Amino acid sequence: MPDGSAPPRRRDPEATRLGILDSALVEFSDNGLSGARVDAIAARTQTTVRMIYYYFGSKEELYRAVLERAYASMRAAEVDLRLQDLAPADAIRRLAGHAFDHHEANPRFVRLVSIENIHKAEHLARSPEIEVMNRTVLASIQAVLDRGQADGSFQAGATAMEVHLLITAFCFFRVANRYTLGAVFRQDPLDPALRAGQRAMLVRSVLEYLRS
Amino acid sequence: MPDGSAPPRRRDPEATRLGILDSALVEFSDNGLSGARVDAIAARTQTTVRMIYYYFGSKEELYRAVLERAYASMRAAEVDLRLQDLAPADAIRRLAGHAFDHHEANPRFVRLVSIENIHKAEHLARSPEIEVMNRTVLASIQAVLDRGQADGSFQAGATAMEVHLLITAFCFFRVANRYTLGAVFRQDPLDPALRAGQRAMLVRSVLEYLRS
DNA sequence: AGCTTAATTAAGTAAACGTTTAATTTGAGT
DNA sequence: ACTCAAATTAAACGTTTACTTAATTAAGCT
Repeated sequence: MPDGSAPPRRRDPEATRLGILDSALVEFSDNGLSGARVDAIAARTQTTVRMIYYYFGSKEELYRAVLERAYASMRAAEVDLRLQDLAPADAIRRLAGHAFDHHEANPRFVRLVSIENIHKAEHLARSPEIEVMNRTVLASIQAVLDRGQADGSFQAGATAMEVHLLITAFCFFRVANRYTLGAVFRQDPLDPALRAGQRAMLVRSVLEYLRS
Repeated sequence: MPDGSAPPRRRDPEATRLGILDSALVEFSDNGLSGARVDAIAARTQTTVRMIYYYFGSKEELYRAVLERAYASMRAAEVDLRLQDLAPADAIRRLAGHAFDHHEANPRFVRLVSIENIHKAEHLARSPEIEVMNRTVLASIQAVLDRGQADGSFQAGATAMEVHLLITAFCFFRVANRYTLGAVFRQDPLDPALRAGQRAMLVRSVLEYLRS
């Protein structure tokens, strides 16, 4: 029995590496880059600080690796929306609905992006792969807009980046600013009771804008 | 000549205090709470570290004071929009347009709020005054919605918090996420050439949603 | 079996950093 | 002029923290 599912090995470099990445995602997204502690990352995944430097070289490079991995897994879920099979309005509905759900389901990604903006995206700038991944989003939005303008269901003039901003802003904001909003308005914006109303508002406002 | 405008005094507690607050706003909004350095704050306003502790007690209390001041000055600009003098649709136009401009003009406030969300708004929670200030925003939106529903220009069913979210999300996001967006799409979302289009899109999407 | 290198452990180092101790100076009231 | 508290200066203190040095162990290869 050659046993593909790992028995308790004393050495497993890949598992160690991934364990560090998992632990680092939690630590960085909870505390930010400067707030994160290398000791805490090592402790959480039951390895030693030395291993972090063995595999990643420095705290900042580890942070960059975490950021890359988070972007990659976020975009991976976006590939098979099959927007081309839907009528333009339905494609926008699916696109916006998916963005809404996916941001809510991945608050650590959202926090990481907020953190990276505090650092003026200087680590993202050193990850050329990320840029490639994200640009495809604009292309698929543009294709939907073109189809919608061709069949008359959308106005002319909206750019793909504008529409992406309009959709993503709302999805991102309600997750990223959950706590200040909750403190100020004494109401958690992610309260399940508010979810359907917010989701419908997003979809409707985008569609009505494109139609107008 | 009793001289109200301060001559170069050797002692000026109020100026020292305000200088620390100004310097701390820059340091905290640039680097976050854990990234900010007490030494750097003192150096920028030409005082000593001891003064920070003399007036504010700790780094965290200073941060809280900076946050309070930023919220206060942000909301102060919102009082005299005179929405009640405008037709409902025009009131929304002015409200959204003002939010758009004001967020763009105050990136440090936006960054500070992002930072505070990383800390789960635990400092905001200790500033009861802030909550009071912000709740008035909802009331003024609600008044506009009520008038719009009464005269038939708006649909029924939208809540003030939803509308506030829809407007603020876009205004906040394009400033807060300026750097990651710029890196990913190779286009600064605050590029002046894009401004008019984005501003019009925000206003239009909100209005069309309320009308639909 | 033995060699070699990759992986892991344990303990340390030097600098950064928030905070404090303590001494000094300025100015307002008397 | 003197007093006293408030404001300011200067220098440390002790801890935290990112990162290293160095020794040890496990596993793949021949």
